[in-house]
Amino acid sequence: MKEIDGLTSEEERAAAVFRALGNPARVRIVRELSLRNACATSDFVSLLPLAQSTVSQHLKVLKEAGIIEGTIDGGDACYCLNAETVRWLSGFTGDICCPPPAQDCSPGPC
Amino acid sequence: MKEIDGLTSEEERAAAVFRALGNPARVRIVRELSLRNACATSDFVSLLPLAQSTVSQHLKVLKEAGIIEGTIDGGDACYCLNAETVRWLSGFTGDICCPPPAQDCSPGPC
DNA sequence: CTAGTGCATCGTAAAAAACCGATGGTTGTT
DNA sequence: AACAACCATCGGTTTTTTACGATGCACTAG
Repeated sequence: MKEIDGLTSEEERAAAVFRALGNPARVRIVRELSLRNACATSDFVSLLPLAQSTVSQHLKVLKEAGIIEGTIDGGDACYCLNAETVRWLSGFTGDICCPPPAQDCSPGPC
Repeated sequence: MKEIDGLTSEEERAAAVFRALGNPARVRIVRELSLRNACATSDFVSLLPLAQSTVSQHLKVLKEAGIIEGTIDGGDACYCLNAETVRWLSGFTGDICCPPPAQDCSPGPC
């Protein structure tokens, strides 16, 4: 991937978050976390047809993107969504459809 | 990437769309399209520090994900956002934060 | 007909991602 | 102490992505 200079830090962040979500397994994980808060790694391992190491890696990707947070508490881990990031993402995505400057989604030419 | 059986088609779609957006150049393109409707390929080429062929490929990725639509009209192309997809994405993303069953974002354990 | 412009596609090299098994570190249990 | 459970990380292979130049196609202008 190439560095893009004229890029907003917001756009950089968006790309990073989107990339992290761009995998079925990770979408599943995030979806699960949005329903029942706090799951252990083993929960996801039994939820997905993937090896434990792979699931752990996916969790790491999500964590590095700031989408989830994880703490190790004794033997097992505890993951949950990062509310701030999720909210921000929701806002960014919404703005794509309806940009802030009070602009509706009416099509232009094309 | 491995097939995941218990996956909703909605989740499949989400992963595909997220993946398509998981690149700074493509976020820039979509962002630009959300502001001024309908741009030609050459517009993006001058906007991004990338070769024309690369930009064209990025546009293809976005098109295949259903995020943008493109028509060739004489010499030059005309791209615009796919409103349906963008709206759907916005909804899906919003649901991650606040799932449909009237569930607020209050944290559980963790 | 002959450029020339605007795009898409092909071929390819380099980089990144996905996945697994194996290993090792904590913690809790017997 | 020894064992088992839970997780993260380390190598390594395969697949995918990214990026580029080169080529080819459709249309326009001279």
